[in-house]
Amino acid sequence: MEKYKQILFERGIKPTFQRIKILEYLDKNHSHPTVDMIYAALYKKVPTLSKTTVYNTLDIFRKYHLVDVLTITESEIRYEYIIQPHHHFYCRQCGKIIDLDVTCVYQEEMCVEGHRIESIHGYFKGICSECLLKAEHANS
Amino acid sequence: MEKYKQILFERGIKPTFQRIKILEYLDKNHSHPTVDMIYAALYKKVPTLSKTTVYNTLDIFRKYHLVDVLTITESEIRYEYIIQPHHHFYCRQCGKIIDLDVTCVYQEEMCVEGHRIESIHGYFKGICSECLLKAEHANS
DNA sequence: CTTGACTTTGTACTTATTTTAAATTATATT
DNA sequence: AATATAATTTAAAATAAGTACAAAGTCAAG
Repeated sequence: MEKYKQILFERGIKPTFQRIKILEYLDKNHSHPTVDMIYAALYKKVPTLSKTTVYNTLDIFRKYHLVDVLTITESEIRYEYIIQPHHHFYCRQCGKIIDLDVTCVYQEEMCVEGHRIESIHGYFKGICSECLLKAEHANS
Repeated sequence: MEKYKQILFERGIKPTFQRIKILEYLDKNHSHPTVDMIYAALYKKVPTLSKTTVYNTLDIFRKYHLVDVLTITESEIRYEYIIQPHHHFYCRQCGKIIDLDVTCVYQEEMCVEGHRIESIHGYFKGICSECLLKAEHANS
């Protein structure tokens, strides 16, 4: 708790109980959760929590570059605690989103074709290694 | 019209009037339109058109790899006629989505970190060259 | 023609997100 | 400590995007 209180305080975000809890959740769960996932998980411990608060808090966190928004899927918006820039892999079999340790050539550049780059999102889709292995076993 | 009828026929999609019109629109407007944009534009010429038809048609086109879905923005789903793989730039100033002529190192590879790649989407965000120029002029 | 499969249409429904306003909590002032 | 002020949280209502489904329309094959 103290750790997250500190992080919020340093960024100039008033460290309320709800905000601390949401930040803690994001730090401890690198599952790229949706608003609902965060809400459902925290509601158990904080039954007064409102979904609006989750929306508001994530908006604030985003404004202060504490979280990033992933639109890798068409139907969901997912959030992640920013640690360092990386790309993502979405497995259409199991639905998991996996952090990739690849960086783009343009990650260090400021520009592409005259446009000023402020952020880059690389979304890879396909079948993850785990699901590939399972399929292999099934065929032998 | 004949051109699009042909394209649909070749892919095994029954070339109905609505489908031809939607495909024609996508080919002639590389603006990465939303469902609403497509609907609004075509409604003028085809007043009986239903929005459900636009959704259905785009789903079919996607299944047959005629169109690709962009989730570069959080609030909108945008569609584009597939010509060749490329990445996209979103300008937060003017809202335009610009095709980039850059290809990823992994574009030719089949794999990243053991996962099988089926598609790659590279989303760059920032300020486009046009808006940068405008801002420069304003400051001089 | 008539049949049957497919397509289109419009309405109703579901669900995610935003808005709004009241209630609560925290902070500052006297 | 009491009161005023501001910020935050909450719940409910409004909005909007997308989906499901049944009815009507289209069209080619027999």
